[in-house]
Amino acid sequence: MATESQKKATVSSTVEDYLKVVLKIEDMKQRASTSRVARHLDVADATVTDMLRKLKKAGLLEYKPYYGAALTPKGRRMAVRILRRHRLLEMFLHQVLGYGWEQVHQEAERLEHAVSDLFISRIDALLDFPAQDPHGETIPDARGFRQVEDDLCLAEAEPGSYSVRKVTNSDPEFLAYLDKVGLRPATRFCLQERTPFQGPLKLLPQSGREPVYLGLEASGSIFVLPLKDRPRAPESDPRAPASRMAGDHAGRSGDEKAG
Amino acid sequence: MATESQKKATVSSTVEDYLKVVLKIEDMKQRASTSRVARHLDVADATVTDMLRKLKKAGLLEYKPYYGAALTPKGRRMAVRILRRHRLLEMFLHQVLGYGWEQVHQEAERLEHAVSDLFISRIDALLDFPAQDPHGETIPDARGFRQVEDDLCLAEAEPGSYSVRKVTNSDPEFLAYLDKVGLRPATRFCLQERTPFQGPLKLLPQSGREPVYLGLEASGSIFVLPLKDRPRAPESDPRAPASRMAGDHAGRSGDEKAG
DNA sequence: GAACTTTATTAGACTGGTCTAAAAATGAAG
DNA sequence: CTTCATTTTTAGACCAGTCTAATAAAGTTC
Ligand SMILES: [Mn+2]
Ligand SMILES: [Mn+2]
Ligand SMILES: [Mn+2]
Ligand SMILES: [Mn+2]
Repeated sequence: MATESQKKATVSSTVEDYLKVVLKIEDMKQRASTSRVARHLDVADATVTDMLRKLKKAGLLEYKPYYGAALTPKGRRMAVRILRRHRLLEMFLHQVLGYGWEQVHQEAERLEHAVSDLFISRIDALLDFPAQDPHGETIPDARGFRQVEDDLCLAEAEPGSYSVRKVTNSDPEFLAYLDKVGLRPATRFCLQERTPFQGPLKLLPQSGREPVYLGLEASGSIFVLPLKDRPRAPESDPRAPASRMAGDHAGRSGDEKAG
Repeated sequence: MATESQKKATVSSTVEDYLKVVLKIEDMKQRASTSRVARHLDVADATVTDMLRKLKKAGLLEYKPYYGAALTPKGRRMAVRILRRHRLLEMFLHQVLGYGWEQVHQEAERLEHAVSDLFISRIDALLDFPAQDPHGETIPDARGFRQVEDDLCLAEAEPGSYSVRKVTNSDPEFLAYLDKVGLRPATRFCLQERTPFQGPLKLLPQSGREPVYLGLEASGSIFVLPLKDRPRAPESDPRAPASRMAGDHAGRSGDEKAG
């Protein structure tokens, strides 16, 4: 066993979705507990317990009973791969097939498991290697590197000028609404005021239309980029303005114990 | 139960593949026997017996033990739908993503189950409603109608001038070979002679290169269109030159008993 | 039509993914 | 530290899809 050739290790689409959910939870700096994973996947807790044990046995994550799971480098690699596929597919559906940004997620959720690597590399090239998906989320590159930006959540933003960076919510209704009021990624707006006692936010989208009132709940899934006050070039999307490489490509060994 | 609204009747990708295989066998005017279906799907005979019973119960096919299966109108409708998806996807992969004609089948075999109706209608429009797939097979239209042409199999053709109409073989090696010697759909060639005692066929592709010798086995998957001898416009593909509508859209009732 | 071959069905088992209901561990509060 | 509520695991079941081995029906040959 000298050159330990990396074997295919094909997993089911179910497993891919579990890994992706654990990654998502970890990205939110939360503990990947049984119930949290179950909620994200809409399955029973007992189902998750079973699956986490299986995934642990497969070396895709650490799992401590009554505590939760954490991806291993191998598991993270797989999860990031699916994330990349998902987001590239969303971009493809949006740009090439003319899907609305509220339609892309559902379709990508299935296709991410079905397309080949060739398909992915072809659409990547066709789209000219996009850095973001239609919701403003960063697309991991082919090697699994992820741009990580310090997100400013609109729910915590002070009054001022912003541009929409990303929207982390895939509810079609909600996205269609944002679209209608003019809050798409890369659009600008003014946060005029935060009404007291957890009240709604008053926004003025760039398009100068009516002011928009947004509940705290909703604003929690909108992430923004503060603008250096004086408004400049209109409409160009904000590629990589404040970001660095993440160290989670998980190269050779695995030193991410529970600790 | 007045207006009996047609319900979704979602089936698994496994079921879709079974239906497609039965359709294919019926199209070849053969009896869809247990073992034949099993061979096409590469599963054990016993597995097919089980499944055919299930599909019968679901109203998708007739099944007589020790005899075989025959699609019901409902089953045929579903099978044709998948066939359409498969072929449209192949065309899309070929035309938009630059896949070779020997690469498209495998990918389409998975995607046909995963894409939405919206995806299909978008690529249909993007491709300008193609009538054939990259192998020259007819693509059923959105209503499930199929162009049926009287096929002339190269294995039974007399010496003369022909153009390649379709190739009913998805072995990548074989297709790559045909490509190399210049035998793609819509290309022309001369069948110079049939060597006796089931010997190979001697062909002269239009490109005027070397003569090609083709075994009977191989020529059995190539279907051709006889040319009215005098060569005309070069290269244009032969859309619907001798065809009529098939009556297998299976409209209202089902009168296709075993008989 | 008896014997043999081929084809098909039955029987029984397994895997992956899921569920519900019951039991156990954990954590919060008194 | 005991009690109660919450979270998690265990136990037992189910369904879809598959397999192998054994049996039975159909077809073929003399
Ligand atoms: Mn998405
Ligand atoms: Mn998915
Ligand atoms: Mn094909
Ligand atoms: Mn298929």
